[in-house]
Amino acid sequence: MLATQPQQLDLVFAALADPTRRAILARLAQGEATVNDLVAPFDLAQPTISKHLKVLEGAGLVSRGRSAQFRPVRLEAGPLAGVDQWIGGYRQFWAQSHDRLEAYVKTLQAEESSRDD
Amino acid sequence: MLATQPQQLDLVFAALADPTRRAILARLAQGEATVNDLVAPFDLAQPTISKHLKVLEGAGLVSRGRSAQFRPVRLEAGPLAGVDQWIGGYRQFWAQSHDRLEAYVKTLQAEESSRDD
DNA sequence: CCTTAATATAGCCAATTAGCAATATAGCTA
DNA sequence: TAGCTATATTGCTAATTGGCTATATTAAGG
Repeated sequence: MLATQPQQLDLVFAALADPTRRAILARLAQGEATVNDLVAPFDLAQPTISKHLKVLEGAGLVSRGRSAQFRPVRLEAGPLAGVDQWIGGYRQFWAQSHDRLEAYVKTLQAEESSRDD
Repeated sequence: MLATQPQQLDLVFAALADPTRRAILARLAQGEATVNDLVAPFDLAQPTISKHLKVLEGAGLVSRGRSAQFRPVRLEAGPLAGVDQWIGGYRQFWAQSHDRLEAYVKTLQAEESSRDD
């Protein structure tokens, strides 16, 4: 259950492929923000940011509120959990090489301590 | 150290955004494969797969060997570790809501057990 | 050598995308 | 109501992308 469907992963990965969008998420990790808050740190026009937000929203990575004429944006981490789960299937592949490295280091240490020079 | 640079993440996420490319990685998780091995399961032309492989290679997600006229492809999980690390910065956000869900469930159970109807 | 097999490259097309400026909409506030 | 502020929408462009067919390259094997 909860297994993110492939199509959702397409959207999420595509959304994460843009550095501006990742920066937006990083900003949102510190709390809700208005569109203008998000425009400020970038050298990009407001409509450009609005478009990025639409992409993020399409991927489920952010949601929008409504408060007067503001449309506060907040982070939705759910899809990231989906990515985490997907990537879990590959974790063994780098854990493995890490283990091998560790084993190798231990071998070196063993040699070291058994040497008498 | 080892902190994957943003530009690399661009390439990796972009590579992962395509379902065909993710399927290729899934296949490679079971071991090295030739280009033809990778063409077989898809209804796509060989040059199309070669192009996908180039994208994956550009992102560092696969590497190519050479054995006669074969160019065996193998999975390189390093960049996935980079993604895992990036995503780690957000892990608290879904762990948090999971905790809240758990707390809520406990509240329900507490109510349940204290009720006398 | 000539042929066949594996893969890469080139060139084309349609769709998508990141950016912009201009304009529209929506909701306060005076 | 008028005007100001926040945001969305529209319409444009240049670049990128996923797919194809056709062709080039590379290496074995007869």
